[in-house]
Amino acid sequence: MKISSSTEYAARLMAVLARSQSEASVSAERLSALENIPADYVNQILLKLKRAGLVESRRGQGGGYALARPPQSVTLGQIMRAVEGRVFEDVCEKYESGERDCRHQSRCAISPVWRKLAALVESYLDGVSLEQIMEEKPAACGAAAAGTSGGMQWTTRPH
Amino acid sequence: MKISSSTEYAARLMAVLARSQSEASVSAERLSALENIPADYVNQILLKLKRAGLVESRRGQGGGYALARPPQSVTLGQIMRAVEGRVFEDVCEKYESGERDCRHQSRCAISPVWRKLAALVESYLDGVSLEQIMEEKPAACGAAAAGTSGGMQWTTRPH
DNA sequence: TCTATTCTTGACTATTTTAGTCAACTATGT
DNA sequence: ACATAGTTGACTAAAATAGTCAAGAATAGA
Repeated sequence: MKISSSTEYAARLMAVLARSQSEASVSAERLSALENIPADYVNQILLKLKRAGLVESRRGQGGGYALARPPQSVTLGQIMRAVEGRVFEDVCEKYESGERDCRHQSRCAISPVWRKLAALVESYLDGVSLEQIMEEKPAACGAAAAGTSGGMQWTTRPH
Repeated sequence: MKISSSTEYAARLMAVLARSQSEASVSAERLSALENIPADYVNQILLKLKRAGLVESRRGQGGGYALARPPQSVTLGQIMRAVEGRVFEDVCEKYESGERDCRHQSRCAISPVWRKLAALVESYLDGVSLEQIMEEKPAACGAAAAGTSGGMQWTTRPH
């Protein structure tokens, strides 16, 4: 279980755009340089964010991307859905679609657990807004920062 | 984000063993038939569970696998760690290991969020025991069961 | 002891997903 | 018109996952 690089990248790109609201727009190339993400990949991700209505774009000279909505109304859950389609894929989905035979003795006794987990993850990510990320003191990337940081005080908002 | 089939399978195999405590042991072949999982794959998974000390095995005729510990002291978190190595892989791990350049403007402002999420997931899975799964009314596999089920009443135990 | 049973080991292959690339095109400002 | 910059979809490469295989070692029962 992990966060995909698309989601990680999307979150970082959105964070940059949130911090760049004073500027009219930021070009994909500039975002690529700032976040050290392959330019073509940046374009691909931004396009998905645009189609999901999370960012706006302007072509031509001086064009680029900008947040479509205020940072407090954009959540990580929305960002993740924009680039991956869903936050958490239920295991049983593949069985439902007839791909496999779902008959087994423990008849999905565990599936409620996965569903609860999925709900937990979704509600957490839907509770973290871009604004909260902006306010966060950027922690140094590394295990050392995990314990000492003053962050992580966000709570989950049920939906 | 999803649950891998190894973890799903491992959980189901453990559930069967938990329900079969009256029997001395259950063979891999029988487990394979009961849960409709490829026999060789079952062996592979059980071996990991054994190495993690979650199950015991006996060879020869009448041999097979059995729970090494009582169901209430085995959690989904332990099962997942046994087959996958870890529950949640932090995104920044790969950066830490020098694989990539970690310098970017938003200097892991989001990483505390991923860490919090990982902690949430781990503490949830470490709070669900095999015994709880046994008690769960097996829900029919499918979206229909998601809303109506009487399950999902488990709470997270902090660790 | 011989044999069938069943776990053990590690390497191998196939499939799927993820990550990243590319080329051709369209819109816009100067 | 021309340079800048987003748009589109197809393509490839790499990695992770899922599943297979074959040869071996322990054990129970005949």
